[in-house]
Amino acid sequence: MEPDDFDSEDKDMLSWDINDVKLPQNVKKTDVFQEWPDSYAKHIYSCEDKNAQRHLSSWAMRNTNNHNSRILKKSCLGVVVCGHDCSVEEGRKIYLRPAICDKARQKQQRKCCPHCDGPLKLIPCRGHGGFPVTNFWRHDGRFIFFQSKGEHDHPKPETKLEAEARRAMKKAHSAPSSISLHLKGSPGAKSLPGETQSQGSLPLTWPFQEGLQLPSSYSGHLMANAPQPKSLNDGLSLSKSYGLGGTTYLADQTSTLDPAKLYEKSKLPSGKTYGSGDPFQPSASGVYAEYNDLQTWNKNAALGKNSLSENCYPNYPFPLTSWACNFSPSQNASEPFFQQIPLEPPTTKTGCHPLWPGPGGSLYEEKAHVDFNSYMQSSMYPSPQEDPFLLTYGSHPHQQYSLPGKISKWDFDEDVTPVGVDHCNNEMFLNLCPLR
DNA sequence: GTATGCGGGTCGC
DNA sequence: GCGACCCGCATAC
Repeated sequence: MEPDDFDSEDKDMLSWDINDVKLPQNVKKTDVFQEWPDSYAKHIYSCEDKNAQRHLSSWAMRNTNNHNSRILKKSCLGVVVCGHDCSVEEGRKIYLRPAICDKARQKQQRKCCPHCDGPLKLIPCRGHGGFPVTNFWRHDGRFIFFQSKGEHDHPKPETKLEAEARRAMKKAHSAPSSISLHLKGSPGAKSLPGETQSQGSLPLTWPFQEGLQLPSSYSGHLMANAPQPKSLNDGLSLSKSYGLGGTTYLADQTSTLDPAKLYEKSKLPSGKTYGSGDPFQPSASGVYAEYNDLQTWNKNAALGKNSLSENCYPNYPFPLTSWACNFSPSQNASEPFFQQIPLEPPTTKTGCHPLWPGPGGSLYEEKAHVDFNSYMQSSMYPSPQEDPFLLTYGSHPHQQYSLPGKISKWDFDEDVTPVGVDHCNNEMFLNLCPLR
């Protein structure tokens, strides 16, 4: 749609700025919650939107004091990666979610890479003129206005839900007997389509990855037209109904994540379905090819700038299970953690959407911006059976960043201080090993 | 223990 | 003045 196609009222809906004294109130249609807002996006959510109420984002955003009680400001913490840039199978990388709490983050940085025991490094976000991308939230009238400034210049971290899942697994891990019981007895312990090999050899990874596959539950997309869950985890209940192929893989698997709680949550009333016309429906065609040519790794790919291409990666190397398609819209849980070497989307790479200038462009085109990008964020997820670690990784073209080794976009030796390396044990599961 | 929000305060531009 | 950021505190889960 061209800007000219908007009538003056529509333009009003697009030209506001979070700092405006008066924000539009004649909003005809509120946006569907965006889990991964990026690129100077602006959204108007209903004040009823629970995700918006909670100012959620799958990016690791911390509160920033802007001395303005009317506008909540948050800045991106970036992503935690392996200091050794290790890769698991097929170039997948580890992208952890930085702890939001300063204290917890410092603690987190003393941990080691779950895969190679190397040091963990925090890749700071500098997508906004060298500073972290900032998100602004403002409640006004019946709406919640959201504005993002900057383009994330780093991979997507695991989602909040995944991080929570890991914590849950840590607990579970500390009570192995409990886990084994659930593996045997819970519905989620059933063998799932297409997943066989790895689980047998690495039993513990199974529940773990299940946890990671937890739908980015609170993913707004999923919640779009459905009653909002009471909590982030409630979103789990939606994973099932959102599927295209009807697989209950994810929902069922979540049951083993946190034996006690998650299973129950997975059974929360759901039944929410989305109309076929829902633009946020996951795309079954969302597949991508593995890509190892680091030379062609570029910001575009790295940033995974939302483009239509994100929904379609025809050379996806893994057998796509239905779940892989089903939960793409939320970029759910299967996302970060281990991501794959970036792939140049098959279509013209748009650093940002056509109507949208890049960071270097005139920000004030921004005022007429409609964040179509966000509407194209759906992505695909790799098959879990590939590798017990693959859980999350690779999902998204958008996040097919890699830490390109020597030519890494992030110069670890520069200003990203390697965190101390505690001698971590050899447990293969991220923070499954009791983090010290 | 961690996430989140608030607000005082500092610092650099 | 503005924006980024540090810190402490309170609250919730």
